[in-house]
Amino acid sequence: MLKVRFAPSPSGSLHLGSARTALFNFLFAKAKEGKFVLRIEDTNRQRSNKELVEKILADLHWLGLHCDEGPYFQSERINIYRKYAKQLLDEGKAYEESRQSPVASHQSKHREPSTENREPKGKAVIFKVHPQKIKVKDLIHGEIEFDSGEIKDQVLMKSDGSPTYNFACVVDDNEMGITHIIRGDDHISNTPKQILFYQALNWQVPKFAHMPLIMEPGGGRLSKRYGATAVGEYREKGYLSEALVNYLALLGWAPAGNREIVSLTEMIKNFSLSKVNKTKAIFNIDKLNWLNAQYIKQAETKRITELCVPFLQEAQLISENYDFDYLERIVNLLKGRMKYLAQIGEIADYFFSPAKLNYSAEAMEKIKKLDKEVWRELIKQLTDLDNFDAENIEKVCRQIIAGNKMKGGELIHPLRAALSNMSVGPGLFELISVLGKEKTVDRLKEVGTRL
RNA sequence: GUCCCCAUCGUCCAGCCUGGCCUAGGACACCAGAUUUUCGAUCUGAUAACACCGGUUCGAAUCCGGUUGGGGACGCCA
Repeated sequence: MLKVRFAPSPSGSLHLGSARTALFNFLFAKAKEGKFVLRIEDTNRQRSNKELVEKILADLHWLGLHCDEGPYFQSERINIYRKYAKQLLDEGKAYEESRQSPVASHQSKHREPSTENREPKGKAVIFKVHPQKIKVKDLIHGEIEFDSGEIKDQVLMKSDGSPTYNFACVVDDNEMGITHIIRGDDHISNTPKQILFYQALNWQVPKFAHMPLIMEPGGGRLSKRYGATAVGEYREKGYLSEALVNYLALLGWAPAGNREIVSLTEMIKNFSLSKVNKTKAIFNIDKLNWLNAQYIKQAETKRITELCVPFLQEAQLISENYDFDYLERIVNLLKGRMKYLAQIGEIADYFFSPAKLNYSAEAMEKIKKLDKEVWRELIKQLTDLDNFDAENIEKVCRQIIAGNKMKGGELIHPLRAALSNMSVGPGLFELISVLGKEKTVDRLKEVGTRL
C-alpha cells in the first residue's frame, strides 16, 4: 500500500510552505487510496514544545488535512534509532567519536548558542561515507545525480544521545513503511545522504518527489520579513480554509482545464505528481484575497455570520449577547465586500453605534447640504412607513426627491453620511432596511438637532 | 567557494514529455468602458511573456549544448 507522510518539526507554527507540502502529500495519498501519516520531528528538545505541537495539529485540522495514521513523535522513539545506530556500528559502517573542540572556530554566528554544545555527555556515532555516484529518480525533477565524494561522514547519533534529522528520518520512514517521500526542494541535498543510510541498512529506498519552494515577492524564501507566513495568521484574519487550501494548491499545480476555484474533493480527483511544477512560486496575496472573496461570497450567510462573531467582538461592536438575526442581515449585506472576515469590524461599525454618531468633517459637510425641511419630511415619512423593506424605503425616498425637484444623489449622499458616517458602502436602501426603523429614525432625529 | 535545482505575460498556471493545430491560452493585479445613489461586486475590452547564444530539424516555446540570471544545500538544526 502506498504511504506518504508529513513530518513537521514543532519549532514554530505551521508555515504556509509546510502546509502546502502537507497538502500535496494528502492529495497524493487520497488520489491513490494510500495512507497519510503524520510524524512530529521533535528530537530537538530546546526548540520543541507541546503548545507548538498542538497548534500545528489544530492548523492541519482546520485545513482539513486529516491523517490516517499518527501522529508519531520522534522523541518517543529514541531506542529505535539507537538500535540501528548500534547495528551500523557493529557492522563497521559507523564509528564513534568525541566532540571535537566545542568552541566554534568558524562561522559561529550561524550557530545557535546552546548548552548542549558545551557539554558533550557521550560519543557521537558517525557514518562512514565512501565515494560513489548516487542516482535518484525524482518524481518531479527526473534523474538527479550526486557524487558522495562531496559528502562528509555523517553524524547518526549526537553525543547527547539523540539522533540527527537525516538518520531519524530514514529510520522512521522505513519503520513506518513510507513508500513516497514528498517534500520541499530544500531537501534535495539531503537525499543522497539518506540513500546512503538506506543502502547501508539494506532497506528499500522509497520514491522521492521534491516540490518547489514558495518564495516571497522580492525573491528568497517566504519569511517572516514578508508578513504573515503562518497558517494560523490567515485563519485569524478571517480567511476560509477552503480558500487557503485552494490557493496553496494552485502554487505549483493546476487542475485540467484552466480552472481556478477547486474544492479539495476535485483536487483529489485530479491530482497527479507528474503535473507538479519544477519551478518556484512567488506568493501573491492579491490572488489569495480574490479567491477568499469568492469563497466568502459563495458561502452560506449563516456560516459567515458565525465566523464573523469573534471579529465583531474583537472590534467591540458586540458583546457576549447579541441578536444573531440582526448580525445575519448585516453580513448578508456586506459579505460581498470583504476580502477577509476581519474587515467586518471596519465596515459594519455604524450598525452598532449609538444614535449619536461622531461625524467626520466630510460627513458633516454632506449632511448640511440637505435642507432642514427635507430632513423633517424624511423622518416623518420613514416613521410612518409600516413595511420597512428596501423597496418601500426607496419608494419613499424617490417621492421626496421628486417632490423637491432634486437629483437622486442630493438626497442619497447626505442620508448615507447621516446614517453611516461614511461616503461609501452598500446600497443605501438595503442599508436602511437592515438598520431598521428605530435606529434609522433615532439617528436622523439626532442629526436634526445639529443642523 | 563547492554541489544541486530552476528558467513562458508584473504574478500564478496551460502548452513542453509525444516538435508543425502557438499570429502562445486562462486567472490575479493593472488600465479603459458598461452598470450603480457611492465604493465594492459584476460584465466587456486593452496592455503584457517563450531569458540569451548556438545546434538538431523542412519546421523549436517544445529536443540538445553553452551563457546569463534566480533559488537551494553544504550543522552533533530540522
